[in-house]
Amino acid sequence: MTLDMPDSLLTARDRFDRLHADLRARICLLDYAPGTRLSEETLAAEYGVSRTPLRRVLARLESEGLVQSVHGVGTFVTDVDIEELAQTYQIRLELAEMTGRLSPVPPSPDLMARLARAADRARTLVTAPDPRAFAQLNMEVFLARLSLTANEALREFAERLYIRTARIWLKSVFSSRVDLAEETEMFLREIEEVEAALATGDLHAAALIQRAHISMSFTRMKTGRRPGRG
Amino acid sequence: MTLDMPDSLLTARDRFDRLHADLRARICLLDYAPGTRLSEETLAAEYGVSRTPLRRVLARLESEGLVQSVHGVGTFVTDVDIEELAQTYQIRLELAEMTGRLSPVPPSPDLMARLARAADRARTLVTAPDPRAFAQLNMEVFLARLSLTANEALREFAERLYIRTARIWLKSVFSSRVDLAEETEMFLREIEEVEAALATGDLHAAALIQRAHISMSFTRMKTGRRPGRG
DNA sequence: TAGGATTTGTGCGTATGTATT
DNA sequence: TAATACATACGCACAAATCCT
Repeated sequence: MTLDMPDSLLTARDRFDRLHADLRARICLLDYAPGTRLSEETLAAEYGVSRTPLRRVLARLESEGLVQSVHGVGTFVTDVDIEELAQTYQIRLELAEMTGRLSPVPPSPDLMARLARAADRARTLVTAPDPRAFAQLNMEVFLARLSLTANEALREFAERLYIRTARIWLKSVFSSRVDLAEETEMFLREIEEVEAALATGDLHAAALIQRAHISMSFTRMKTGRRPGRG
Repeated sequence: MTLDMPDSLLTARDRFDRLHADLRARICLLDYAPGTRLSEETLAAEYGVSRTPLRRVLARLESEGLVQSVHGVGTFVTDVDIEELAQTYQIRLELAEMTGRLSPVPPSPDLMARLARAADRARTLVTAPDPRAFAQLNMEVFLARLSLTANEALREFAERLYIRTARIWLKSVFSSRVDLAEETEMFLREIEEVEAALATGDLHAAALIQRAHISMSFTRMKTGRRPGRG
């Protein structure tokens, strides 16, 4: 999955990227729930590095809003309040649409293949729900779809906003606030619709589908699970 | 201007913010032109700290795209190519409009006062052009106007994008690609229009004015200075 | 090609801040 | 209130990488 090379061939930046991506995934997938304290010393020991490069990673995560360090107290995984969540989703709606309008890029065969594989995995998850596996699949698809715009700044911000709120959505799955089976089905339908739009070359339509699904996802999260289902 | 307290009362975060804001301003105002090497040791000595906290600031600036560090070589102020500049301006247009549409906040008396003072300074600059003073005024006004939206994520991204391209615009002033007097006049007119819009409570109009001026500014930069003027 | 000079990256001990007893 | 424990922040020495002679 990640870079598996002898450390002798890994540059400092590679090591940074690996640690950053790994810790970010752990936070986004709720391996570290909001409020959890991340021990610099423990993590450094686990990754086999000293505290110095690890602190650099934590500082980056702090600038991304995923953790917060307090001198003398500790470094804690942040939580997101409902107001900030709503604002972030509003922006994500706009950015999703912009993705199909500004500097659109035709889908590569690789992207189409990824989507097909993702659809397969989603079909499996519909029959055997798994919150963490679904969240990971969701993240992979989101990041892959960013290749549909050539606008670097747009990609960067869309990714940052997604990363910032993904775990909150996952939290509402674990708390049974939303129905995992329903979420998985909706996700599968979204992928299929996007595949169809991309197959016809309608990039703007693919973006609008994403926008619609982001909107619906947030609505389901706000409304909460309807009793009588599940 | 900046925090002038005995160091004993400054927290680590305060020192970080000070160094960050200071270095960022130097880069944005072209005190450090693109390509300039920033010596960790020299800067640490200048600010009276060790390399460690300074490196933390440089790492942040790198995540913001203002510098780039290469192991064994140095840390250099980045440049922005025309393609990335165009993409960034496109996003800025959209964000400017969104500022007036999503979570708008009525202008505080403090903001109105700042705009009035800025207009005064702009009138002075029209008669006595000064690129650096104008760039600084422009940045102050931009950052102040961010208080017109309560959407934290929107503020953050708008600021990041502005910071990323401000120096490129200033560079085209220094290279006489655009006419400083004309830019100053346009800026003054923008402030006056925004003041009028805000006075009537029309926040969306104020945002659209900004969007229009961002667009015109980029057009002037692309087109270049018309011969026969100045 | 080799070696020295210079730069960023890393490891570790210590200072500083916070919470608890 | 003071002291102890433990966390992050800092300073410094050294390793690793690059460039130039």
